[in-house]
Parts: sequence; C-alpha cells; structure tokens
Amino acid sequence: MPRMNQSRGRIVDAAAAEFAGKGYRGASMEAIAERAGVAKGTLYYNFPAKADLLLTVVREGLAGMRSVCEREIESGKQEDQLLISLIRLHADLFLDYREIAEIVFSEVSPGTDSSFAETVSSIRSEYISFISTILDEGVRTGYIRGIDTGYAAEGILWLIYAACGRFIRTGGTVRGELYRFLGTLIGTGISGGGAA
Amino acid sequence: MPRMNQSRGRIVDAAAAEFAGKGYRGASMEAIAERAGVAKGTLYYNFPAKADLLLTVVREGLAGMRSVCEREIESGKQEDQLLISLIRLHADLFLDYREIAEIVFSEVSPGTDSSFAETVSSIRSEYISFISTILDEGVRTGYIRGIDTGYAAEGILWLIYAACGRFIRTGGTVRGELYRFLGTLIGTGISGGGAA
DNA sequence: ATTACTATACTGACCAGTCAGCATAGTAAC
DNA sequence: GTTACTATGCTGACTGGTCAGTATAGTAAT
Repeated sequence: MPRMNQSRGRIVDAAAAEFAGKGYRGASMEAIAERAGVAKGTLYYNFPAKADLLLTVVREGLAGMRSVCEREIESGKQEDQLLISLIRLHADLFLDYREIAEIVFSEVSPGTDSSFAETVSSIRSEYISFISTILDEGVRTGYIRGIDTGYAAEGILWLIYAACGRFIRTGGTVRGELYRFLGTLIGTGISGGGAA
Repeated sequence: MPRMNQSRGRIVDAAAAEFAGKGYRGASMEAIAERAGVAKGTLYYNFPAKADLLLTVVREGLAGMRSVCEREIESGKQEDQLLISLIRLHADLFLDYREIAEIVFSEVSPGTDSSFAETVSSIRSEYISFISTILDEGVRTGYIRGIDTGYAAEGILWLIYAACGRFIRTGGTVRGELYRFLGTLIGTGISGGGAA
C-alpha cells in the first residue's frame, strides 16, 4: 500500500484543537487543513463532511479517555478509594485531554439543535453511563450511598470539568490542590461519613 | 413623548431563546427577528450588532438572577442554612431561567476566541465572585470550612447547571429530589460534619 | 496502475450589517 | 382645522463577505 494514510491522525488532532478553540461553527475547514499541514481536499478525502470530523474527534477522544479509565480501575484500587481515584483520574484526564473535554462538555450543549448535536450528546451520555456503572459498584459494596448514580456521574464530571477550567485559567500548577478541593467538595458528601 | 419602544423587550426574549437553542453562531438575526415578530432592521435599530444583543441578554439575565438571589439571602436565612438555601435557590433559578443558564454556562466557553466571549466570561466571573462572597460569609461564621470559596462557587454553579440539565432532559418533575441530590453531593462535603 | 495526496479554482447558500424610505404621532404656525 | 415640519419606530430589499463542499488536473510513493 502506498503512503500509509499519514494525514488522518494529524487532521483529527488539528480538528480537535480548532473545535476546542473556536467551537464547531467557528472552526473552518480551511483552518483545520492549514493546522494539519494538509490541503483542504484531503479533509474531504478522509471525511465526508465537517460533522463527521467532529464526531470522530469526540468518539476517538472519549474512547481514549475510557480506555485509560478502564485500565486504571482494573489495576485494582481499594474499594474505599474508588471515588477519590475516579476523581483524581478525571482531573488528570480533563487537564491532559483539555480540548476533548472542552468540545464534549461545553461546545455542544444538549439543547443545540443540529442533527449531529444529538449524536455528540449520545456519545457523552454513553461515557456518563460508563462512569455511573463504576459508581454502582461502589454502591454495591456499600461504600457509596444515598445518591442517584446517574445524576452523580454527570454532576461530578461537570464539576471536575469546571474546576479544571478554573485551574488552567488561574495558572494553577499543583494538581494536589485541585484533587484536595474536589475530594473535599464531593468525597465526604456521598460516601463514608456522609450524614443524610 | 415618544411611543414606548415595544420591540426591545420582545427582541431580547427572542434572542435569549435563539442563542440558547442554537448557540451564538447558530442563531441568525433573521430568525431572532422572526421570533420577535419584527423586521430584521428593527434589531439594528435597537442594537448596534449581534454581539451587543448577546451581551444584553447575558447582562440582563444575570442581573435578574442576582437580584432574586440578593433579595432571598437578605430575607434572613439562618447561617447553617446558607449553603443549602443557596443551592435550592440556584436550582430554581437555573430551571426558571434555563435559557440564560444555557448561554452563560455552555454556549460561550472561556476558550472561544472572540472579543465578546471575553466580555461574557467576565460577566459570568462577576456573578461567580458574587456567590463566592456569600460563601465567604459562611466561612467567617465557621459554618463552611476547608475550601477555596472561589473554586467552590464556580464548581457548585456548574454542578447545579448540569443537574438541572439532566432534570429537564429526563422529564423530572419533583424538585425536592433535585434539591436532595445536590444537598447530599455538596452539602456535607464542605460544611458541618465534613471530615478532612 | 493504484492509492494517497496537493494545489487551485469554483459554486451556492447563508448571513451580518446597511440604507432609503414609510408610518404614525406630536408640535406649532396660520 | 389645516398645513408644514420633526422625531421616532420600524421595514425589507440589498450588499459584501465567508465558508462548506465540489471539481479537476497533476504529483509521488508503492
């Protein structure tokens, strides 16, 4: 096979950066091509349309986060550390995959009425369900209690997203402080010593 | 005496709806005009540009929320109810002013690079500061402790925004359940019985 | 000779913002 | 009470620019 499809990866990365920075509508295919160091036609050679490019960015981005998450969880944290390690992990993920987080959580809100916005929402929902399943495990072992895990998963992810945004904006450097904040705000509320 | 400008109010309402539904870029001036039952030119008679229209929507929307909030806080809740009443109040505000919440929290993310996005962000920051000042009061009286109130204010607002979104999406009707969820998740984490 | 591209030029739709002018109402001179 | 004028609120066709997507002819690696 000739020149192994080298552009695709660079296009997806460039698209992620542009979408995160300017939003879906604000990002132009021309700018994405330029950032990827590729001709505009190449975008259409690899992806049928702009919307598909966004979908790919979201899909692959969240899939990456999920696989990191699954590996981490499987590698056997103690039950009573489940929530706190989930929080830490996602703080790291949202800092490291900032662009994806920005697109998934802020750019396409559930209300936005475009055909693909629904698709993005459903991909996000799938990820939230994945997290809530992990929380369910905590409920099963009795560590977490008194809370709807679907709501909790969604709320916690948004909270971490917001805190990471502020962390970056204010030029924060010590992640430990971010972890501690999130742990204090969430941790004791739904687990261990929480009072009704 | 001039005939009182009847269009302005309708335009602002229509703009809020369109911006919330389709995002700033997705909303067209034509659609806003149509929704307001007004000619496109009338928009430009009342507002110099699209960006000013958004700014007005955000400014007036948050000012409305803030005045409700100030009145409520002043009307003298007990200190140990400060946090929980703040949470309930904002759940109500975000449900009742859903469109404003959507625009302020989701549409214009801090990353978006337009001159006015900065302005929107600063208006939002002002509101967050306002809330963190209220939290400071709780810290002063010792009810709240162990947390950065700036981070907490921002995080809590995002969390409530997200929970309200899910509440609406899933067709929730009993607000009490929403309050309880938020109270459980946040309340005991940063106040009263919270352990380190 | 097929596959993965580049470069460039083009189209068609959409949209922010403009502008000349219409309509109504108030004012005031005669 | 009619005429002339002014101010305000509003209209909608039009313009200029942007941008997704298309077309096509060519290049180069395999």
